[in-house]
Amino acid sequence: MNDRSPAPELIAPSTRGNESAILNAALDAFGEQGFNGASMRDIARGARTSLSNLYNYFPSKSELLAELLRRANDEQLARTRHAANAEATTAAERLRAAVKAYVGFVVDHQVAALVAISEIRYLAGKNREHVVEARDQTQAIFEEIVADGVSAGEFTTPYPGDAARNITAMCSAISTWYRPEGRLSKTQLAEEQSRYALALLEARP
Amino acid sequence: MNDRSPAPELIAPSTRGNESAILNAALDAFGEQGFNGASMRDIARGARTSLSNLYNYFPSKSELLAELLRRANDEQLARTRHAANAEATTAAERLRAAVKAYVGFVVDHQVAALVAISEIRYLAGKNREHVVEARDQTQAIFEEIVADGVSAGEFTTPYPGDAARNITAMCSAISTWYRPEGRLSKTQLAEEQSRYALALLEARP
DNA sequence: GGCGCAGGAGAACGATCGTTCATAACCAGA
DNA sequence: TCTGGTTATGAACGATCGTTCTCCTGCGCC
Repeated sequence: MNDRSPAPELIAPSTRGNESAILNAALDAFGEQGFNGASMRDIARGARTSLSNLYNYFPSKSELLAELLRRANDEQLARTRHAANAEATTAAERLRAAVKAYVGFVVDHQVAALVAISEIRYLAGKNREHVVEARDQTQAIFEEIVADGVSAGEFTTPYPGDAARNITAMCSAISTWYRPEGRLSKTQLAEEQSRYALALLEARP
Repeated sequence: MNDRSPAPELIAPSTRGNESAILNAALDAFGEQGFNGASMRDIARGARTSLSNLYNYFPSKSELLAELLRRANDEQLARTRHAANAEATTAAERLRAAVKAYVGFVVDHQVAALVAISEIRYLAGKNREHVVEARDQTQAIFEEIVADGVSAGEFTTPYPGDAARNITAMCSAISTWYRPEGRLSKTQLAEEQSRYALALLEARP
């Protein structure tokens, strides 16, 4: 596996017959047409099954979206957390690792990352809460690293929370423009983006 | 008028009876429910007129969205361009002015800024082209300032285009979280954001 | 062999969608 | 005062929506 090879699937083949096919079809449909623009019939067609069979797997269209967003945000949180917890001597190193992991998810699962930020507004109730919580926890990882770096004198940015929010905003936006055939490979993009993040924090050279 | 007072309306009262009321109702509806989630009946209700009367002003729902996005992007471009063209001795000063203008638009017309980035995907054909062109021109202003600053040795960032894209991404994302009652006033936020932009460019101190 | 259940299909339900139509009120200019 | 365009309305159209209902198939298990 190299820099340009496909990433592991976000939606792994499941024990239940068509579950992963339905989730992937829903991801494509929501990504192309938005939650309200995509119909259950579109999703059924994409999953090569019947409309009514969708309801043997998910009780409603909203729950289908919720399941997608749960998986996406949980995976992004897990990746970022793992990177942030790795051995590192400085806050700058931890930040670089966290940014690379975050960007790695966005590039590996671009459609999922895009749907996660643009369709979350159509979730409500408990489903929304869980997804928002995962997102906030991911955000908190960056805030904590930045705050640590400021305490240690590595970063001189005055408002760690604001700076961290700008970093995640920059990195999430990658899902809106990245093209695999572009100038930068996944690894190069992640590297470059971590440089912007450190620069934004006014890291001491 | 101070820092917390309301901004001039993006949709000014027009000569045609209900045009501005319809546009404002459409802006609210699209902002709250998205293009496909909002119905023409919702918009008519918001504008306190009848469903069929909407079609005396706009030939279709798509054209209504297009008109909104045209106005929003044109206004943001005009503000940014004006700021970038102002007298300034350094690229850093021009960048600060441009960021403040851009952020100023986002805060003054938060819903319009949010709709402009999240609903542009539902435009097609000529309508889409015009809006994309205005957006690209705004982007180009930042790219040019950054490139100038790099040439002059003010900024040391290696890829002006990428850096500029990160700057506009950060500033556009403000529309997704800003609350007027928050810690920062409009002017303070614009100031702070321009500092992040300069830091990101690795401006010489 | 018969039972039960998960997985699958087509048809249909009521609701809502964007749009159109016929028609009426209003109002400035001849 | 008549007139022609603008603004407005409620009713209706065909299409499509999410969801449900009924029924069928295949298959492991006592």
